[in-house]
Amino acid sequence: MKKMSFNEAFKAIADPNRRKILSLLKKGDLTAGEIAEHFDMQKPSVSHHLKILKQADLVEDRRVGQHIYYSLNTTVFQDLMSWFYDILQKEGDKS
Amino acid sequence: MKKMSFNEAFKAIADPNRRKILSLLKKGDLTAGEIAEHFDMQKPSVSHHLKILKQADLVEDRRVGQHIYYSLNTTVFQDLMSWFYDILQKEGDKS
DNA sequence: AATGTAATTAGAAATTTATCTAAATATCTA
DNA sequence: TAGATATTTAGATAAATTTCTAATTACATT
Repeated sequence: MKKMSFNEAFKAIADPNRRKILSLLKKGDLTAGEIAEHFDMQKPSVSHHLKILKQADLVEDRRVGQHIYYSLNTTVFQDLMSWFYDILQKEGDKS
Repeated sequence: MKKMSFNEAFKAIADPNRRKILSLLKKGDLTAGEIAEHFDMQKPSVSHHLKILKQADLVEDRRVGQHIYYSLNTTVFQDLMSWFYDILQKEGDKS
């Protein structure tokens, strides 16, 4: 079931707001609230985007008291990169 | 206007049918009809996907008689890869 | 010029996605 | 336990996306 999130991940990074969230998290873990501060959207909308990133295994969350911290999960990024490598390779056999 | 297609490209590759088209083209140029043969969709739907890939600068087309040949344009893939590199880098300053 | 083949464009229907407000849940603190 | 803060869930709406059929455009052949 690992490859399941492959398509989900591509869908997830298709949204510029979600890519921005990932860029923010690259610099360090943030709470949902801190993430929301960087956007004009309402918090529930940000929460929705975080959920999609989580389902795609691109981020992880952990509760610390009242806060929920989000962090990057880089493992799936590797899979996505592989797809690009395959495309750019001169010869290859991945269909 | 180069960065314009950045977001379009991410949107374009979010669709599994379009990723399949790109994978097919990796092995060599194909006509719209040949591409369509690999799918259950009707031709106009394939044509629609090709248009989106073209607008994202991921493919190029050229007419040869009745046929329109599609080919990969790898330059934008490099840009997309860069985004992944930035995310995976331990330290970086791209916001 | 008439017909056939390749492909796109147009327009409609169904599905998915993004966003909002209101309500609910979880946790902390007094 | 009551109230405050952080976050998510629910439900609605608007916008975007995917796919279809029908019509159109472009080129080739007879």
